[in-house]
Amino acid sequence: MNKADLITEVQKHLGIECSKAHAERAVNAVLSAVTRGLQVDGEVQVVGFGTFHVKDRAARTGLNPQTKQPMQIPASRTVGFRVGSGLRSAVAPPREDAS
Amino acid sequence: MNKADLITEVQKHLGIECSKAHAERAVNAVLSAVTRGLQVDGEVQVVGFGTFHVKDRAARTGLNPQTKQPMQIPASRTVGFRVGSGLRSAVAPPREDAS
DNA sequence: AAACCATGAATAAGGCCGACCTGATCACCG
DNA sequence: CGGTGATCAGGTCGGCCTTATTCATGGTTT
Repeated sequence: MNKADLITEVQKHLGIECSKAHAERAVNAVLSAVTRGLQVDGEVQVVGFGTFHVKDRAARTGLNPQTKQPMQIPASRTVGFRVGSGLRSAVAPPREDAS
Repeated sequence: MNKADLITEVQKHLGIECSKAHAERAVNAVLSAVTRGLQVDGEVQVVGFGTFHVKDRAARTGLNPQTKQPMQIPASRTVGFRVGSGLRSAVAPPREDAS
């Protein structure tokens, strides 16, 4: 699924009277809000879906794949995601003993 | 940031004429759509923000922290997230040599 | 619809960091 | 108020990150 597909799916969820442009604004607003929350709080938690959190990684040693020489990977900041129980169970494989 | 804060921030992004309830529906629609995309495609990619992907993890050996005895962690399915370059740079620390 | 630019995936190998297990507790969320 | 989520113990295994190139895809603009 890409962004266009996501917008289409959001439109379905919002109801068919919602325009595609409106759904697009909703998607962009949510992504921007998550980004803003990470900038301000370092963490965005949506219970049941998951938690985004800013991670600082210390400098470490890596290998340059071209030269095979060790090199220093500088300290960096990235964003991690811990999946919540609702999302985890939503993607779980079907139960074998469901019937 | 929690879900209520996220909804408030989304409302700001959508414009002040958008109600809180409307912003909440937008948030829920986006989360549901991402969930649906993961169920159907196994992956949801938003260029610049990041990519959610369903991961199957094989069974592996772990340690029961209570008993200190090795135990088998059963195969499972979870959701990973690879941060996109836009989000990564949005949370990056300020440049020291910006001026 | 087409064009154009940006983003992202894949690949090489090594070393380090993070996920995950259980069970209890507490805080927070909705 | 009930459910979710974070924390903690320690060992093992999987994933991250490096560079440079190429190609595919995505997304916005025209």
